[in-house]
Amino acid sequence: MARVKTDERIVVAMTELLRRQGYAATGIKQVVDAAGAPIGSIYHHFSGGKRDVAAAALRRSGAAYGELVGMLLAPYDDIAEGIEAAFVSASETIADSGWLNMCPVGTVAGEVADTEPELRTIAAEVIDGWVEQGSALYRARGLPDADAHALMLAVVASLEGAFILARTQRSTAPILAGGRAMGAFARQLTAAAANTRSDTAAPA
Amino acid sequence: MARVKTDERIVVAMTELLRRQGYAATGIKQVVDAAGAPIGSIYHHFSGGKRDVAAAALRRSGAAYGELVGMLLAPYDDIAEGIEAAFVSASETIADSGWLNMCPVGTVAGEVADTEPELRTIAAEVIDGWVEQGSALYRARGLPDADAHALMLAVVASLEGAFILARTQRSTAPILAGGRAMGAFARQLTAAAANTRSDTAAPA
DNA sequence: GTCTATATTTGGATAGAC
DNA sequence: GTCTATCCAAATATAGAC
Repeated sequence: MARVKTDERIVVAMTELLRRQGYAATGIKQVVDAAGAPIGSIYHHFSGGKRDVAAAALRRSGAAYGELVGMLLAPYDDIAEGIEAAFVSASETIADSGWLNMCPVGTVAGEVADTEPELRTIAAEVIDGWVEQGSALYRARGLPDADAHALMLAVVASLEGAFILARTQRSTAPILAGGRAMGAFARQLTAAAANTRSDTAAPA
Repeated sequence: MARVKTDERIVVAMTELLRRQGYAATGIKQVVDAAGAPIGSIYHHFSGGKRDVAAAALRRSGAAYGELVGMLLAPYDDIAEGIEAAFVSASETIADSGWLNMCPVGTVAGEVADTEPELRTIAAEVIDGWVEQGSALYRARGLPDADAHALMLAVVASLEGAFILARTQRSTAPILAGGRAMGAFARQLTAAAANTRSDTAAPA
């Protein structure tokens, strides 16, 4: 037994509790109970205590969702179609799960942005990673750098906000509306990029 | 002294602490200290304790922001312009405040959506109020009911998410990107509504 | 009704046996 | 290195004096 290492079980348990309850409401004892580990284990594996474990959980979730972003967007040549499909997929997942929070990063980020500098910084790095990854994909499909960046920033913000609204209202409508809006933005930007290209290719 | 009634001072103090720390991290003692009231006052004025005070704070904030939404959007005949201006205004406010959270509703909603049914319901009512108010304005400017609703839903979600990203990254970029995206969505919807009207007026 | 003192539980963290 | 027992501070809530 204990096929999975203790420190990893602790991080997984923390991740799970963070997305349901957030950082402040999650107790170290809850975490070790869920992980099936004694209290002392926390401080053996994570000398920084609760904050240290939460930091590891944020980074872990960040990496996992970074991969998901790539997998969801990559199959679509059309940027707007990819974004719309991603929002639809997210709305189905959250509804099927009974409106469970998908990812702790947004929730925890909102909670600790004014009070926990270290966790705020880590959340910022995680989000930056998503934005870099997504905007690279958009650049590869022809968007200028600044537009690609703005688009992915808007997509992440819209998704995080829509998750909160969806969980609060028990409705997929906010996510679907967000997807439509981001599709409109993507189409506006791709059209502008196409115009710029044809202008350059065949100027007046 | 004590010109303001005790129960109101308590609610104001709770509101302030909620937007900085969220619900779980905010203690009743912190609230009464900030309000200059003894502990007993809480349970005299709010028999439901901490949850009851937070509920009052959420409703109060909801009403205040509902008024703000109307004030920000009303001066603009063009829907997209009004939305873009509102996002720009929000980005300036949050930067000037030193990235302070503007409103507790989004933060608390994300935190308690899976754990505090009563507060979740109240947050849902507050958000519903905003969406109803905003979409009524959009309908008055010519958008069909469903589009007006989807637009305001997307705007609120985008704004809430952008606030989290802005506070986390210490940057107005997410809010400005969100504003551009919502402007694009609004223009798409207004153009579609205009086409429908001209089709009806002069059918093929 | 205002406020103080306190009951009770739980929080994070540590010491030290094994 | 794993785990138990415990520390101390802080949490919410209550009882009851004034």
